[in-house]
Amino acid sequence: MTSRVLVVDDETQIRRTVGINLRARGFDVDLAETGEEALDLAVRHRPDVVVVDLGLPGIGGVEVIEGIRGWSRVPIIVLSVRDTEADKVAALDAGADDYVTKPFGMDELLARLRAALRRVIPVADEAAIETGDFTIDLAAKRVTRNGEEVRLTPTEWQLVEVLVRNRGKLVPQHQLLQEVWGPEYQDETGNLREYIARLRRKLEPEQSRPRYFTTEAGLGYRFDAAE
Amino acid sequence: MTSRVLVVDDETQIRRTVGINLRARGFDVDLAETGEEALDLAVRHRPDVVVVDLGLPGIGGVEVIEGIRGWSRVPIIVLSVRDTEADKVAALDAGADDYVTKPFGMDELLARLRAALRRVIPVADEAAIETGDFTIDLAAKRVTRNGEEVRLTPTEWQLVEVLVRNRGKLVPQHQLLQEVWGPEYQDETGNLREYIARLRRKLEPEQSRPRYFTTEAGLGYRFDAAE
DNA sequence: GCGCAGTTGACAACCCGTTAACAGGTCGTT
DNA sequence: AACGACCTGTTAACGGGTTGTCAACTGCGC
Repeated sequence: MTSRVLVVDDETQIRRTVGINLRARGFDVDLAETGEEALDLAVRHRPDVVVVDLGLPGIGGVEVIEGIRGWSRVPIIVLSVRDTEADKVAALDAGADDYVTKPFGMDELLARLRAALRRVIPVADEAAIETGDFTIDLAAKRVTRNGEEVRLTPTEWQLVEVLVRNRGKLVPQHQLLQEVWGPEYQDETGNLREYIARLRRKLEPEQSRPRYFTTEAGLGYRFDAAE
Repeated sequence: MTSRVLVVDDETQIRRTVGINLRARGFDVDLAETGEEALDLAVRHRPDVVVVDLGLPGIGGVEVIEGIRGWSRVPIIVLSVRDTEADKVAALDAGADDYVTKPFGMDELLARLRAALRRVIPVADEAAIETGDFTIDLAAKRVTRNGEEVRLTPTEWQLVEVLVRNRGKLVPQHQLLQEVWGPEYQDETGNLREYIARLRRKLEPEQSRPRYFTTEAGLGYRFDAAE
């Protein structure tokens, strides 16, 4: 869940300062000194956001932006001493997402990093969970069995979600009751039994011997994807 | 294909200047003088990008950002005379995408607008979606059934857009209400039911048994292109 | 006024959550 | 080994909430 940042700057001082600050905030940081290095690292490490200085020797900052934009939409934040409109327009139109003028405050850079990251995070929704008999897609709220869709009611979904999010782990009854029905239903185990039964009717290949939604008597229930 | 920009500023001079310049560039422009007006226009007109001044009388700029972020991811660019890091961090963390300090150059603002718009466009330019019975072209805002065009009202379109953009995924009622009618309609499910019915009347081959716009009772609705 | 779009209220049909009752199984005790 | 307490799985039925639909109403532009 940590985000990877690629920082490109030829000034050792800035590279070090930014690197230290970002690492202290929990980011994974790649440092590059030249444009060539930056393009190479961008391809190999797939950063979640790129911070690039415009005034690089050799391959310039704009070329780095264009090089990355050729194959990736990763957010790019430009750092630069140049403060003219023409520079900003050129960098932004080359594909940069933001432009910060040096000298800059670390807090501002961090806030702009967060803003850039915020835009890409929601795209990351996890894949569906597959078992030998059915598939559960939590994001789409969809369960498929033998190619056919299985309908789950809202309560059934909540129960499945809690169990699947804790897959492999035993979930105590009181936790299931709490998370699905709320704090005041802590002892209403009848309801829980009923809904576990419904899930098994809809999903288990052999209802009499559950393989995926198993009972740990006296403790709780467990979902296992693998057989 | 023209983009709609909502400009919020209490200074008449700036509103006018920005408005004229944007219109000259082919944007559709809404102008708002206060935060209240801005929130209202944001809901009713659904801008593709918002430019907001921080120093508004009454509801402040940050509240406008938060108000919009409650239900929309539309890019927000802040304009402000305040140049301190704390202001920038506050605005960006409230959900703004960019922060430009006054006085600003029109070319820079335009470049930042283009950068903001560039990020949202890729969602829109997909090919048309085909089902066995009709075709939906989101970019052209056109639905065809048996070779004939089907006319949809503006509200019907918004509903179709949300469902089709999330095709295959279940969309909860409150999300549909929020994205189509705005944040204050969260419980007005009657309206939603009515419009789903209208879509089915216009598009479903068998109204009594919907194949494409399906209901998940208690959860929401889903659009599926394949059978 | 007329047509169109959007909104609202009412109601029957249906779906879902809840509850009760009971059968089967396990486990500890005697 | 017999018994009972306890937990679990299952069935059935009830009541309330949700949905689909019809109809009427409002507001707006021509």
